[in-house]
Amino acid sequence: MNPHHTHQSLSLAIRNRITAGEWPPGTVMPSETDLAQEYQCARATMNRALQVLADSGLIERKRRAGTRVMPLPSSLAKIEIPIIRHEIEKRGAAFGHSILMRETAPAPEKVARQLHLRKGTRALHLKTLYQSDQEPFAYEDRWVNIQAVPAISTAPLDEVSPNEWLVRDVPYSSGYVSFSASAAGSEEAAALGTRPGAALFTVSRTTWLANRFITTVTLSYRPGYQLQTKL
Amino acid sequence: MNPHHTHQSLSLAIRNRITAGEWPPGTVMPSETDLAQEYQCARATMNRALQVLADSGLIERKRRAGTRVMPLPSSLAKIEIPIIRHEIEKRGAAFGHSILMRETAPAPEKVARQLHLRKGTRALHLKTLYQSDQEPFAYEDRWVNIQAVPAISTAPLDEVSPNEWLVRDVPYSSGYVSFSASAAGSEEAAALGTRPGAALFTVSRTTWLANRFITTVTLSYRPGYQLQTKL
DNA sequence: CAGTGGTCTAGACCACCAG
DNA sequence: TGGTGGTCTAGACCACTGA
Repeated sequence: MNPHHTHQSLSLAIRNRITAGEWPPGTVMPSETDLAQEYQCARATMNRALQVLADSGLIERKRRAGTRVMPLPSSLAKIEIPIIRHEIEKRGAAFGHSILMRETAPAPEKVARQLHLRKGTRALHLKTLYQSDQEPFAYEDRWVNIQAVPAISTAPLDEVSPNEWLVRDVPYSSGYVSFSASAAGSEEAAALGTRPGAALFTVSRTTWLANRFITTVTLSYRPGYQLQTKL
Repeated sequence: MNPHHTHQSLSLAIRNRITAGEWPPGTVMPSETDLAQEYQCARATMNRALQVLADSGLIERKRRAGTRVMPLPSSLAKIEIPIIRHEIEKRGAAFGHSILMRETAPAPEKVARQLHLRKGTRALHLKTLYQSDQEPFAYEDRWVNIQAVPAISTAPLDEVSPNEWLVRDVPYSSGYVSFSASAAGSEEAAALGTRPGAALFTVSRTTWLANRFITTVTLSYRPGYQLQTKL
């Protein structure tokens, strides 16, 4: 049999039949076996094609119950959170950063909770400004669990930004992320060259690696920043 | 051969070896064939396991060049943009909405460009307030391409919100999404019960289906709203 | 040009669960 | 309990691309 059907082309074909309304939302589609026969391909191939659609949230698959078109599709967006330096350099600008503050201090309760530290444990507190062509780009307020990453105490953070240093030293960590809008505080406003109260796009992350909580960070971008994606 | 190794378990095993530092960032990993032999599984199984890791951005695979651990992992977050009513009801609150404005008007240039309409073409302009337990939750400013969705002209949008009506009538559309922060205008501030200039989390979308542009919408959430995810 | 990943196939067994 | 999706296997061929 000629492999004229790739799982990609099958995926696309099925997707089109769904968007064309052939199987309305909530209805059950033909089984893998039937579809494979219709397209004259192996069931494994059709299986893979359907898995792609299931991953993208278009259909739902259950054993015995069959394949069902999702009744009310909620949009799934895949967002890539770039390393700031890459983001700036991609736009052809020069990247720079400056450490505005670096101290070891007892973690405030909120931070201690996020990093699973006992209240009052000392942690590294960093405030950093990221610049694009000398212009302020983003303001970062970060706490690092020294017990998990002792090496950061002696890291040359003036040369390698905290962001990148952590990515290099503790890659592949897991984390929580939240996106929100916040009003600029006086410090952020001064650093970003805007007025206090300005609307800033804010990304907060807490990351860990194998049960060791590494860092919690709040990143505020300069006014006008947008995070874009396709769905 | 006993299928003691599922592609999931293999995926996890390989991921752990990577995070443990066995193959540092940027280095080349053993080939599919070798890994399959090491784990005593079929190459197809190992292939699928590695594809999972490649999809999540942990490794990069190229023919002939082999499988390489990504040098500087940029975080990939999968975000689900929920239907507003579901989001509110999930929190146990009562959903409500009111149409603040509904008119047919020539599309402003910016809107016309996004919807690929000729300048001045008339389109449906809607402003809607979404409520959670009577409290304002989000403010929506939407333009709909009447040519693409003529039925919306007569839709009972007081009963079914524009958001949901479009999801039902034009499901499975594609789109661009962007996240940002914006200062509340006087209208939004009044609707959301906050002061003008307040920092609002804003989601803008433009969606289409098979070359027909459907709608462009800007959704501003009440102050304090967060969009969360795990990575 | 040789080695790598990408994919298809045919067959098999299993896990789940609605009827 | 039978039909459905989930998965593994062994083998094969192809596409790409670096040495």
